[in-house]
Amino acid sequence: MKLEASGWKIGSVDEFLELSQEETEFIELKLSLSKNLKERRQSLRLTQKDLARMIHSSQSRVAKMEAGDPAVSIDLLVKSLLALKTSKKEVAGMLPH
Amino acid sequence: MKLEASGWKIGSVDEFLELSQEETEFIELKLSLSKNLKERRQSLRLTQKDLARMIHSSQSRVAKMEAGDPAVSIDLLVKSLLALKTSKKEVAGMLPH
DNA sequence: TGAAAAAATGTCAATTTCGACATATACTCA
DNA sequence: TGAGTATATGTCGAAATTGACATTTTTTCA
Repeated sequence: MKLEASGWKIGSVDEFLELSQEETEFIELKLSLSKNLKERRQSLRLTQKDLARMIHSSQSRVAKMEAGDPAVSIDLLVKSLLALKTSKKEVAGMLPH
Repeated sequence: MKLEASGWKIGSVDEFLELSQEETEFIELKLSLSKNLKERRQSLRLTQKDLARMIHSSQSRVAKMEAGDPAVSIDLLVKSLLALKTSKKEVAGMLPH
């Protein structure tokens, strides 16, 4: 996976251009939630605008979520998944590794 | 569970003092992560200050995380759990319901 | 007991994330 | 093709979250 490719940066003094294991896992978790959110929305035949309305947000923010933009919180991803009635079991399946 | 008891507030016009299912699930998820983080830290015999160092944060913020303070993000909770080497399986077990 | 360590609580300026908007690019299908 | 729809990208001020700090309260244990 090419994390450097799309805007991910880490502020670490001791490890230049080197991500710690936690940082890598954290990013991978977010990307997994992003990917699953997009798949789930599409399988429900909803537009980004539809989902945006459901979570009281905007189409552009949904696009950023699905693009795995670093400036999107796990909180917003989880809220979106919950809005799409994602079950505990499905969320568990989204955890990387 | 008494959510109203400790600072949780919801901004909804149509539902006064009434939490939507997603909002309730979201809060319960955070509280579950909080509870598990505290248990995990204690079982590892770490102080809040120890954990704070590990995640480059402060003791007071760790205390707020563990207290289930609404003004703490899932992002920080997840980063903390990852710092404590929490496995995918364990995280899955933390999901409410 | 009581002093030291740990945890809880409150505050605040700085940083991050937010929704919103504008606009560009990519799809769909008549 | 091209018009309408969906998605992607960039920006911005507002709102939420942050680490840090001071202080109080609780727990530990000699």
